[in-house]
Amino acid sequence: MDEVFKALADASRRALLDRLHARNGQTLTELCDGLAMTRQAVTKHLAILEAANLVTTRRHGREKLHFLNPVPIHQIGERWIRKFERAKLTALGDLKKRLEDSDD
Amino acid sequence: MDEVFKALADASRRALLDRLHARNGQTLTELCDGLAMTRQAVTKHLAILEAANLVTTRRHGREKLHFLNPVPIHQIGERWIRKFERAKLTALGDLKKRLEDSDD
DNA sequence: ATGATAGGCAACCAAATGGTTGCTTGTCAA
DNA sequence: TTGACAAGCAACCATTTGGTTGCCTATCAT
Repeated sequence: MDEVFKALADASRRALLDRLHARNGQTLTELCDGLAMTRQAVTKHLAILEAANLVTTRRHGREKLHFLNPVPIHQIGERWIRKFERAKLTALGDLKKRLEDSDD
Repeated sequence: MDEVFKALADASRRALLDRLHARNGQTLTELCDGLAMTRQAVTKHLAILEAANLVTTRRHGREKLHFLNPVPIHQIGERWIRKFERAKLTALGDLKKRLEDSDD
């Protein structure tokens, strides 16, 4: 879980996920295209995404195809974000109470 | 948005959010209690959470009370995670296709 | 008033991070 | 078979990050 959060922390990596989301199964050089980064930098980012299981790869000849794996993202939503959703209504209550208390 | 992702990338900070989720409005020293970190380290983490708008504070005498703000977390869920949710079903289709293609 | 308590400020440090350059390996096509 | 193209490896670099220590300030209670 921690690896996923860390992987998502970088804007370049989120952009890569976006690209794969737009078109799945891209090769490394395709993913590099138009980015202000060397290929090696992208390689490193993809390695981190792969380690976090957010991206899976498959060799096809000399090309390496990259596929988005949305499962960990989904799990973050389910296991982590949902927990705080529940707090939202009670937090509103807290805010109300805080505002009421502020005249003391 | 980037600040929120970065703030959530650290396990200590997520633990702090958990603590506030369990009991809202804690003081700095309360939040430090039982953690293997100096108070100053916690201060820094809280500053980052506050900059990301995940935590709001309120002075009460010499104490500083910390409140969880679940809104940015909610937004991550809505604006970011949901987008990839939609990809899930099509991704399953892709996987199926990939498995079929693997005998070439 | 004065000590204890809650927090703030700033300098410093080691390790992790995001990036580079240069070179090598593997695979396709002519 | 020999370029050209896709990707991998490794060393290096600057900056950021997560943490520390030491000291200062503000507020409460006696």
